[in-house]
Amino acid sequence: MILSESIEDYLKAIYTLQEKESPVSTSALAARLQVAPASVTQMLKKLDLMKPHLVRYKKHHGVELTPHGEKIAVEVIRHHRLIELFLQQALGMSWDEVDREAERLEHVVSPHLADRMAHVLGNPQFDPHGDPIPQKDGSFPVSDLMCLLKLEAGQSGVVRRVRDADPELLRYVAGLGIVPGSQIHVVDKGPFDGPIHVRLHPANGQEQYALGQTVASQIFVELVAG
Amino acid sequence: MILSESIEDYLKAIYTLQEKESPVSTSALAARLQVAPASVTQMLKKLDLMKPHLVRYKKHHGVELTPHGEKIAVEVIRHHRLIELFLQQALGMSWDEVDREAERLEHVVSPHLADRMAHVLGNPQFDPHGDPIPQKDGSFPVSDLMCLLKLEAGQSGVVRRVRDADPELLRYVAGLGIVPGSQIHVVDKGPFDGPIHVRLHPANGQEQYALGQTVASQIFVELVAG
DNA sequence: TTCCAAGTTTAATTCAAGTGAAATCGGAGC
DNA sequence: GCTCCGATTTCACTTGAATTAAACTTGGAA
Repeated sequence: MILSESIEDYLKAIYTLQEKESPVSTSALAARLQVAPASVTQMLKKLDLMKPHLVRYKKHHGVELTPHGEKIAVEVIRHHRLIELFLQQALGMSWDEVDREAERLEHVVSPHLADRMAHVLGNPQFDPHGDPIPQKDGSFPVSDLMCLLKLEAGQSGVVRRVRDADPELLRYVAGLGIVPGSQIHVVDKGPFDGPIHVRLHPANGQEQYALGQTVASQIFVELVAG
Repeated sequence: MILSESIEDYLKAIYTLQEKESPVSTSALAARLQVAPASVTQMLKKLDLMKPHLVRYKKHHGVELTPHGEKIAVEVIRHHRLIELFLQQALGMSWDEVDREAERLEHVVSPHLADRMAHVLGNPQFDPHGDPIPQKDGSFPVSDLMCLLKLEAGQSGVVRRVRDADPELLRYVAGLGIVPGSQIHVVDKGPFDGPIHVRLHPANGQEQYALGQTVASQIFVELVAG
């Protein structure tokens, strides 16, 4: 069965939105995919009627993926993240440009090619942004990360994941030296959701940065003593 | 300017057919692209009217690519061949499966990614089938190959190129041990376009094969003494 | 019970590509 | 120059995917 790019994007969007609210509302999808709510309704009706049942859709009550739909969503995500990592590792592309490229490639890469990439990369568990790469059986590697926002003053962590919503933001934090693997120490936290003052470890010249909420919310760390 | 896959396929087809006859006829294109002649006429009119002038089309007199159209065709071909070689070299995919994969990837790979692949491969000149890979400036590496059909009995050559029109054929000749790099000796040639009897060198058990016209016409060699 | 934001329906539109059948062109041969 | 046939173009549609604006329901909070 061959699915259009658009359908794959809908399934992927439903999958990610499901983590926050399930079932997923029409308007949430419309906002995420940048289309009119009417377009979403049309597509959901279509998906619900497809030969292999991809979603469960009840009028006025949102959608959920069926196991089959979820399988496809996870496969697309797997392709996306493998491609990102591959472009970075094997082709030396930079951290912030791989997402755009992967967005187009994910829909045309065959499962076989994806497996070849995974093999060459040594069946990796995380992509360049630290996002978990689903395995071929659909399972996700587990990791116990904490959002930088949640750290208290005095705590330290190793950066494991930086969400890839905005390439600008990626370039900004990378410019500060914050990439997966770097160790961060929270020096201070402003009150009332104020900025978070962090220092990189090992400190290169005692540089200290004040990160806003938006930036800090995209960074996830593994806690370490220190 | 973003061109559809279909347009890129038309330009590529015109480019390759131009080597044989120029201007290229509507029916030749229709046959190559497996569409009705009427569809070709429609598309040619559209291409002739496009903002950047891609083709020169005169009713009832065929098409030719403009320099601009040729540039795009060559770029698509460059992508295709780089992808083929990359899939084989870097990902260990087999000789006969890379073409199908490249056919889809060629349209979504960015020029930058193509350059990265070329770099990693050491700016190669020929793809796995021996087809020349256009350089970034559009120039083709030159090589002085001879079609196996043209060899006389007693002559030898090193296989440099096997056209990739048909994966079945590729698998067949690869099964015989005929791949780029292998040395071939023409033992005998049947009269009246009969089969060509060849032996591989170094001969493994004196195996001798009779190749038909169709097969031999797809194989190109570099002459060697012997 | 009312009311309105969220969601759905309707009736289109747009765009890209393709088709069969009928009309037409142009060059080879008389 | 004329005729004719195959190649080509025109015409009028079809398909298919994706989208929309505007009018309409609906579910559930107050």
